[in-house]
Amino acid sequence: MHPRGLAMSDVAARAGVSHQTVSRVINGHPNVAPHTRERVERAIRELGYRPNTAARALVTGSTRTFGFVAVNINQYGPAQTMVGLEKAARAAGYSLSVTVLDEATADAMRDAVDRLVGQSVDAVVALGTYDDAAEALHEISAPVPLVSVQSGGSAVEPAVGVDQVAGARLATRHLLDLGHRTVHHVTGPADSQEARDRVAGWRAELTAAGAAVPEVLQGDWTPSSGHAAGKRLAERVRRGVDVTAVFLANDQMALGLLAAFHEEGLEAPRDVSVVGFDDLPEAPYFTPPLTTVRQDFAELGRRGVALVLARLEGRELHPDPVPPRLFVRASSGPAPHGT
Amino acid sequence: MHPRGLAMSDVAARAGVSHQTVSRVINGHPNVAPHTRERVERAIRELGYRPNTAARALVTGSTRTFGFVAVNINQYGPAQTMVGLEKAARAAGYSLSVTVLDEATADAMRDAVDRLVGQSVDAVVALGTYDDAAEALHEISAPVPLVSVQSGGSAVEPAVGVDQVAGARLATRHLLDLGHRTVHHVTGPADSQEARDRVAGWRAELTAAGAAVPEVLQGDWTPSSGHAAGKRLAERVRRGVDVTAVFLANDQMALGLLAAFHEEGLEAPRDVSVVGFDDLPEAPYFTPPLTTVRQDFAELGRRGVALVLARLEGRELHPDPVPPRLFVRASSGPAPHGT
DNA sequence: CGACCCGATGTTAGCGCTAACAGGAGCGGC
DNA sequence: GCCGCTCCTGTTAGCGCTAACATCGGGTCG
Repeated sequence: MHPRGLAMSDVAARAGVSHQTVSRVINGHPNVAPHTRERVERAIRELGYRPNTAARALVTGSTRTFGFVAVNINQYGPAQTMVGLEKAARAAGYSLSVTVLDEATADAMRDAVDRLVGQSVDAVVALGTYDDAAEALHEISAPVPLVSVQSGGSAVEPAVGVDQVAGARLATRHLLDLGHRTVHHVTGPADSQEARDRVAGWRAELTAAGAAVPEVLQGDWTPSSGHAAGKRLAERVRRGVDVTAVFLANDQMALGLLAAFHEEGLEAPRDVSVVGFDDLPEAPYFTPPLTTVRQDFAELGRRGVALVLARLEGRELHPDPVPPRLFVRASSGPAPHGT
Repeated sequence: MHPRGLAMSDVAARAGVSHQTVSRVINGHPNVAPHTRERVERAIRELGYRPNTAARALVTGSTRTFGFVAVNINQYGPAQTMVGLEKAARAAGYSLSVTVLDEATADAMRDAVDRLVGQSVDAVVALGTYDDAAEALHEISAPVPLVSVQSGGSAVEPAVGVDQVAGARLATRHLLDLGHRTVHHVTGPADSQEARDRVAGWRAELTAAGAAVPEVLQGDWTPSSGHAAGKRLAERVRRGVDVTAVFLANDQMALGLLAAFHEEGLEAPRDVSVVGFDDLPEAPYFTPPLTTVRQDFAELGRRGVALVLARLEGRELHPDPVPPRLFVRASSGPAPHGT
């Protein structure tokens, strides 16, 4: 198709040295005379030479590429995680090969990892939020390091994540501090470790405060499920149940819930306080602006890459979970007086 | 680190043939006796052999990888486009190496393409929404095909995109059909071709209908800029200007605008009808549910990959733009009677 | 029945690079 | 003044694979 690009020998010829000297210059080896190095560098520049990665990978056994696998990469969290990883990887001289899972099953995960390994990536980073997929990760014996990101605490393989439990506690405590007697919770899909961790944090905080632990409402991350949960909660309110505060496992569901409340004539924070999780860029513009918990995805990416690099060097590394932060906005306020 | 994996010769030894025969089986060449083929396949399975991509790339000159460059990949559109491309590429036996631009400048674009080319990708797909970046694409003489996606009509290099003009006309016509005398518009960043195409479509439809073309309000895709535009429009309404319908260049800004209207006591569609662009998963749960234009990103990905493959084979191909669709929800309604 | 052909397989030569070793020039020490 | 050391550079041998050519056996055809 194209004239097979330049080779090292072309540069060598131009600089009047052997191709090995060119290789030494490129790889920054010591013991090259400054004068020679300069000549070689000039030849490289003049020719616009670029080393062939395939040849280099063949001999070194490293492609300097990480694979990244995720489900729902179009959602805010996963997308941000990918961006964070890409930046961190780039900074470390690696690139990211991305694969999207069509469904969060063990088979799909195995396939994806397989494909990446087939591409000879140096390591695989998987977003291990879903049980099936995470389980597959444990079984897979890839010939390369396999680390998981955001898979919750109980991971068998090396992992980093944002501290979901702490985040949920932050949200719950905030509502309790406002004087609410208890806090209701809308969770994510049952097979999501992240969702379960948020439930755990919420429950722990309620228990620690001696508050009642209401029944959890099931959601699935979608605004539509939040809407359904909102309808159910509104019904409880109508029946006189003490519902003054809701914490939802993500912002999208919070949006759905706010819409449902609005339809039912309930307003936040007047009637019910609402807190989400993620801090979508849209959250400050919800009606009302949403109080929520933000995760630091850039930091997550950095720690993920640090973990991979450690594994690559055979070092053990047990990174701390990334701490989340609460952003208080108008959707949460003091408990209504009459309660 | 790991025992250097299996090589073709190991399989060959086990199957009792030459490594070349193994190669033939793997690459599906004809002229291999069925019996031999089967024995080789068994050996491959038993050993769990996987061909070394680097070696293959070295000799064939193809890595079977596309590079993808984008700014704002964390936004809905770009993320969806990436997902669409990845699926289509995967279906064609290619993988995607992703790079995120920190800023939409020509330099950043050049760097990114350079890095990808340095990785020996077979082709580069760039999200060419921003002028600077798109301009860089024209100048870059990459040694591989370079196609752009979503870069508007005027592209010099091969490109596919959703028909932004048609989408904007759809939205505008919808509002005119509802009886609005004219439609106001909040645009995206000035250096975005997509944004300008939407302006063009809006203007064309107004002109065709003989409606007045109001001054465009400047936005930058963010909810915050939509909020600001909402404030400005509310002010106009207060001054008695005829503002009964607004079309915004994306849903995020529409959200901001709805929030601002709400603060000002204006409600959609009672006072003003609002239409967005993108159809975020959240859009049906805005208050009120948002009428908007949806782009088919899966189709965009497919056509993008088809375009790349065509270039790779030296074929010319001028794919049609992908048609968008209007989704009518509660945020748009008939013009108020009193006007 | 010998020339020919074709399908199935093996052999050889590189793809462009790095690692390991070889060699040669310069220099200090005794 | 010769040994041995340190730099610098060149030579050689693969990494694992595919393409091109060589080979060989068996069938076809005149």
